[in-house]
Order: sequence, then C-alpha cells, then structure tokens
Amino acid sequence: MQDKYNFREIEKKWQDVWADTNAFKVEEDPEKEKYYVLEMFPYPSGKLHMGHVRNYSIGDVIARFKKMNGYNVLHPMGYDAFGLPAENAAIKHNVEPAEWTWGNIAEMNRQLRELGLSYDWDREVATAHPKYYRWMQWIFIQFFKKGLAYKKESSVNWCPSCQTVLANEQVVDGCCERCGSPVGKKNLSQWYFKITDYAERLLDNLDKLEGWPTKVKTMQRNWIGKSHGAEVTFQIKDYDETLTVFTTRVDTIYGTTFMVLAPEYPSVLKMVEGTEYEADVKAYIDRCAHMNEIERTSTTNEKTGVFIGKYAINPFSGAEMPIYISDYVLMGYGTGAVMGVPAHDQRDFDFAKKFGIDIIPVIDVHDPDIDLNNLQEACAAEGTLINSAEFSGMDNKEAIQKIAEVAEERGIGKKTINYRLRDWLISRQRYWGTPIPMIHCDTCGWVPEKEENLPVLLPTDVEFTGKGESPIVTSKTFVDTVCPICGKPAKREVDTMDTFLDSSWYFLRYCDARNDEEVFSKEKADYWMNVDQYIGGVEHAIMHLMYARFFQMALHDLGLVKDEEPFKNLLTQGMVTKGYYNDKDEYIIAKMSKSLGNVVSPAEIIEKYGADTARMFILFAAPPERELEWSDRGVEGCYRFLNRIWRLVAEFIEKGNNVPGEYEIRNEADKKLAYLLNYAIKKVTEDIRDRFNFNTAISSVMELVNEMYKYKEGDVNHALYSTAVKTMIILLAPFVPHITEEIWENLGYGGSVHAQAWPSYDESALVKDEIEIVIQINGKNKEKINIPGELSRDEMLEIAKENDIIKGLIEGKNVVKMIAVPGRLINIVIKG
RNA sequence: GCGCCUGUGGUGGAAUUGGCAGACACGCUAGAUUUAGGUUCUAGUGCGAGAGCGUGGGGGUUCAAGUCCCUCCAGGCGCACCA
Repeated sequence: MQDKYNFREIEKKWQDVWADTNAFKVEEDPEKEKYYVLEMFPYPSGKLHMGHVRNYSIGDVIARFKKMNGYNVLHPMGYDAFGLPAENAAIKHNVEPAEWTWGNIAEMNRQLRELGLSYDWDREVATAHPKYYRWMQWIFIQFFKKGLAYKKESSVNWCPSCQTVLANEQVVDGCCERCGSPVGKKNLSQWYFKITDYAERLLDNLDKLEGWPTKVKTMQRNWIGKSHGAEVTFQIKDYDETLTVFTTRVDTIYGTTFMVLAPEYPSVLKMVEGTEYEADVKAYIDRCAHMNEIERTSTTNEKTGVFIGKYAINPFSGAEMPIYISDYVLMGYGTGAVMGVPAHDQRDFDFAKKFGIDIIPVIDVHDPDIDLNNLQEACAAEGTLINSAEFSGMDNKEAIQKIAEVAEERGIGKKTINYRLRDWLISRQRYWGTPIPMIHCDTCGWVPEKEENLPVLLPTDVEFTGKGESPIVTSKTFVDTVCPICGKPAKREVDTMDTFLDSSWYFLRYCDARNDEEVFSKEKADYWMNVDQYIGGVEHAIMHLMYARFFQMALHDLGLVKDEEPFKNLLTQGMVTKGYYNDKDEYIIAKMSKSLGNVVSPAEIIEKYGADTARMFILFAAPPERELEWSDRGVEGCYRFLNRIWRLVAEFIEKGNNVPGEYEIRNEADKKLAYLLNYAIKKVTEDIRDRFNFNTAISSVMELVNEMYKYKEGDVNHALYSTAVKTMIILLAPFVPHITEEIWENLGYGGSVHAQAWPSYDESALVKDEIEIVIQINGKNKEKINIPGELSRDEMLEIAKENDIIKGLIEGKNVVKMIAVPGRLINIVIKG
C-alpha cells in the first residue's frame, strides 16, 4: 500500500469502478426484505451546495448500512427540474429554459458522482422531461375526472408596470423586485385541487406516523387547523342579504357589538354602491390589496377598518350592530365574516377601542383581578355566562353546545367544523412547468386532453419578455386546438402546474422510472413502497410533505397504490450555516447564501480534501436534525483522522501479521482493545439504525483508533489486532466509502467492503469487572469508588458507609435517607 | 404577528430512560521528532488561589434537573406563486 493517502487517485478509481459495474443497481427481489431510502431531490440550480451534501451523505450512510445488513436497498436520485429560476434565466440571459436546465443537470450529475453516493442511476428522473410530465398530466386528468380539480377565481400579485404575475417571493416590501413599482392584485380564473376534502384524513393519519418527528406532525396539525365551532346567520337591517359568521365562541354571542367583513367580501361593493360610504370603502379595499397576510393578521398593528353604513341584527339579543370591513378578517378562513366580541377576543377588543364601540362582558371568569366592567384587555378564559338572557348562569363550555343547538332549532345557525387548510391553488402563469392538459370548448366547457395524446408538450416557439399572464400565450402553435369531445375549435389552458405537483409523486415513479405504458406498475410500487426513510430539509416540513401525503391518498383512492401514506419514517435535517462579519463588523451566523458571501462550495472542499473528508465532516460536526455550522478547522480534523487511519493500516500491512479470527484475551491491554472494538460495533450499529447520530458513531470509532495506536506499541495479539483493523474499516465504510474500499483491497480480502456483512458484537466483551461509582452527600459528589459491577443496593450502601471520607462527613449527622442506583451512584441525605 | 424549534467550556458538540456535566473533535499551552515551516507523537486544558461555582436569565418539583413544570430573553425555520 502507498504510504500517502492519495484521495484524488483513490476516489476517482472507485467512482469509475462503481459506475462501470453498475454497483448500486437494484431490482425487485421478493426473496429479500426491501428498504427504500430517499433524499429529497434537488432543484437543478447548477451547483451543489452544502445542504445537498449533508442531505445525500446522510442518505448514503443509511443506504450502505442497510445494504450491508442484508436489505434490498432502493436508493434513487433525480431532479425537480421545473421552476421559476429557469424562466428568470431565459428573461435575463436569453437562454432557453430547457437548455439552461439540462446543462445544470449535467453539471449536478457530475458533482453528485464526485461524492461517491450509492445511487441506482438507471432510475434517475427529471420532472421537466416529457416522459415524466406526461404522467404528471395523466395524474392531473385522473384527479379532474374524480372531481378533485376545479376552476375558481382568485387573485394574484400583479405588477402593473411589468404587466406580469409575481410570486410572493418576487414581491419585496409590497413592490416588484424587478422594477420597484407597487404591486397590486388581479383576479384570474385558476385551477385548484380539493385538498380540503382530505383534511380530516391528513389530520387523522398523523397519529399513525410513528416514525415522523413530533414537531413536524404538530406543524402539520396546526396548518390543517381544525376547529369546532358554529355558523350563525345575521340579518342586515333594511337590506335584503344575510351575513353568516364562523365562530368557535358562540357562547359569547350576546357580547357581539359589531360585525367585521373581510375587505374582499363579495357583496361589500354592492352594499355601499351609491352611498356616502362608497369612496372610503373602495379606497380601503384598494389599500388592503397591497398587503400580505402576515402584515394583515399581525396582532401588533393598530387596527384599521371602515364602517360600511349598514347594521346587522343579533339574532339572539336583537341588538343592532354596525358592520365594518377590516384587514384582520381574511376571506380565506371561515366565511370571511366575523362577529366582534370585544370583551372576549383581543383583536375585537383592539378594534372596538379604536372605533369607540361598546364592550359588553358576557363571561364571568371568577377572577378577582379582572374588573369585567372596565376591561383593560380581552378576557378569553372559561367561566359563567352573564348578560346573556336565558343562558346567563350557564357554564360557557355548556353554552357553546346549547346556543348552537338553539340556533339550529331556529334555523339561524349550526355546529360546524372549520379548517385553516385551504384548497391548493395549482395554476401558475408561467412557462417552465408541466402544461395543464385541459382544453376549453365553448360548447363542452373544460375538457381534458385525450390520454393517448399525452404529453401535451411545452411549446418552443415562445417569447420570454417577462410580460403578460403566461409566456405560452405567445406561442402560435399551442393555444388553438380542437375539442376532444365535439371536435369544434377549442383553446388549450395556457397555465402550467405548480412545481409542487411534480415533487408530490416522484417517489412512486422511481419504483418504475422507465415505464412508457403506465404511470408506474402497481406491482413494482407495491414492492418498494412506502419509503422506509425519507430525508430532507426541515423547511419542507409542511408544504411539500402535506402535498405528497395528499397525492398518495388520492392515488390510493384511485387504486394505484396500496398505502395511504408515502413516508414511513422521516428525518428532517437542519440547515448548514456559516459565520461571517457584517457591515458593522458583528459576527453573524446565518444560512449559507450568495448574497451574504458566507458560502463554502462543496467542489472546493472535495478538491482540497476529497469527498470522504467532506462527507465525514458534515456527518461528524452535528447530529442531522440540528443546524450545522461550517468550520474549516473541523474539516481539517476529519482529514487528519483519515490520514491517521491510512498510516495505521499501511504500517499494519507492512508488518505482515494480518490474521483476523478467533482471539484470546491474554491481559488488560487485550481486554481494553476488545472492549473498545465491541463497544464501537454496538455504538455505530445503534447510532445509525436507531437514531441517526452519526457524530457519536464516528467518535466511537475514533476512540477505537486512538486505542489501537496505543495497543500496537505493546505486546500485540495479532488475531485480535487484525480483527480490530478489519472491523474498523467495515464500520467506517458507510461514511467514507472510497478510502475504506481502497484499504479493503490492500488488505487482500477480495470483493467490495460495501458488500460485506455488517459485524455483530460480543456482549461479554462489554462487561466490566469493576465499575466506578460516585458517592454523593445531599446531591454533591464527595467520593469515587471502584466496586464490582453486580452488587445489590444494600451491598453498595454497606461499602459506602465503610468508606473513610464518607464516614468522616456523616459522623454526628442525622442520616435521613440513602439512595443507591446500581451501576451509577449512591446519594446520602443528611441533616444538621 | 401566528405556529414550530434551538440555547451546554475559547469552538463544534457528548450526556439515548431524572442519576458522575463536558465523550469525541477543533483550538490553545508545554515537550519530543523533523527542523525552513508544516506534518507526526506525548502530556495538559470548564471557571475559581480555595471552600466552591457552573448547561441563555429567573422561579419551582425532586434525595437528585442540561433533562420535568412555570416564566422571561435571544436566535433559527415555516406562513400557502422560491424550491
């Protein structure tokens, strides 16, 4: 073996071997237990970043580990290739989105291969490829046929100067990021998916996802936002229309002193038409159009609103209440109308204070600190109803039920369940996405393209001016077509799909990526699905994961897949950050980003230290769920460790005593090495398998290596030492695949280290004859003693009482209590 | 603003089930080797002179709290057209 660790040569050599032998190709094999490990596929920006390296290193360790444990491992990779950046490149640099994207994919492919990842490249997918999006369109049509897709008016961000639709991201402080002019709203007819039909199942199934982090499930629960409440209908005085509100606190209905509608509430304009209020109301609505939801619902903002000149009648008390519009009411949640109960809701309280509206307390919370008749803030606590006619004196929880029932009897309301989750708006007025395969016929309405005509190809005769509702409109060949039903001239939908759709089923396509006959074979999907381990950034905790769950459920209902849930276990990795000095010379730790200039490129690190070092550092520096701060010093430390291993093995091979196998424990040194060897096997196995704590797995191997360095200078038991070398290389193989493969070859074992069976450990080597325990007095450490490992509590206490130091400390004191925890400590509680 | 999460030596982190806080690594200090430097090896390294004190701050539960409860503070992520 060479005496220098030449990573450049080694890594290239083995990457070529793995590619030439198609080392990670897998087929369905009913004889073997399958394991599907999946990392979230990247958007092909052109350059791999450290977040990718972290994500794929984690997945690769798991994939290689499972393979060595005998599983048939599916580990695929692909590209989420549609999206806005390609289109921006087209507008800015006059390059075709397709050309830009395929170029980036080629580059990213090269970089991924340089990392030595164990992918089955035969299953690679790219969502922008017609052979992929053809099936995306097919799925859309199935959803449409099932009634899951529908069209509805909805507003988009519109830049009046660029004459184009803007993503939320392109709106900076209410202005267009490109030209800086204030952004407005524009109503368009757009496609939606009825994800709300699945709200209850999406919520209920969360309980079954035991392999998901609690925090992700909590976030999804909150996002779905199920609340039980009631709808109540209010008459409007001298006007022929009613208002229906949703409230979770119908018990407070007697405290309602005003009504508030969302500015977008459909009939507002009609209600003020021709009245003295019209101008003010219109101006207010216009102002709200420039605000986003976060600004609108902020509870720190001073409340704003406008009276619309109408009064609603409280169906319970008969009171007349002014109707306002205000931005804190959202059209998208509930009914877009709320009853204002200032005494018991803080937002309503703020609004009432601002507009001088009465505050009527209707819940007595039995708190002496609260003066109900002079409230300083809203009081949302439970209590007893007051000022509430026949309901006064009733417990408020009971009243929620009772009042809803009475409303239902009188035909003015009912109990309802409301979700915060809204239907999924999937239309995008953009070019670089899957064309929505729908055709509009004046006679037949919206009709799907015939399935045999799929894919509806993206037109290439398109101009990227950055203007207009969708660039596809500029195509001379795309729009005009004939109706698939009646054959009359018809027009194609020019909108494309949200790229979140593409990424909502790619894990299924991987199961049968080259199928041109169907979306995927059910048999193959049934074999591989569901994904045993999904790994990706925590930023996807809600949207991507919710959409993918929805797709899987809908496809399940279509009979295409057997499970309702796609991802059995989920690992959310933290971000990769790096410190930098800002303008004020303060040290800031932030996500790596170009604009901050704190980016370390993986290519740079691979060039300098190799892929093995890069992989190892990123796994060693922090557990995967946590944020990881990049440290150049830390990288050097890992590089040093790999060199240390290289030298250790080189010397070992040089000496020529490679005789692994059964060994005897002859002395303390043997025992210590055998202990650390078996401990490392146990630790690495459990840390990978049960908790993904790669950092502690690696540190246990470091401890073993440190001991081997000491051990080899003494009286060497060759069978033991050879076993330690061999095992140590196997343990490291999932983390640093190139160096271990090269060493494996040099050790002369034959085959690939990655095809070896995972080692098991000897429990008896982990038993210590003597253990150190601490003796505490009143919880403070006072003495450490060595005792045999298997002593009972009483025996431990006897020894402690005989100890000289302890004797001295408890002499003359009143011993209240003695606690012994076998294997750990003794605590003596004394008084006086 | 709302929701979720995180906070431990000079630094990244360890402590998996309430039971010795600081494993492993970086950095630093001293020594050895080589000596042009680096590399490599050995020893030391939470703070404090010490009794002791120490896991963002304050309070609580417990024989015992980094871990459980309350509260405050700081930072991060998501918020529906970025992916």
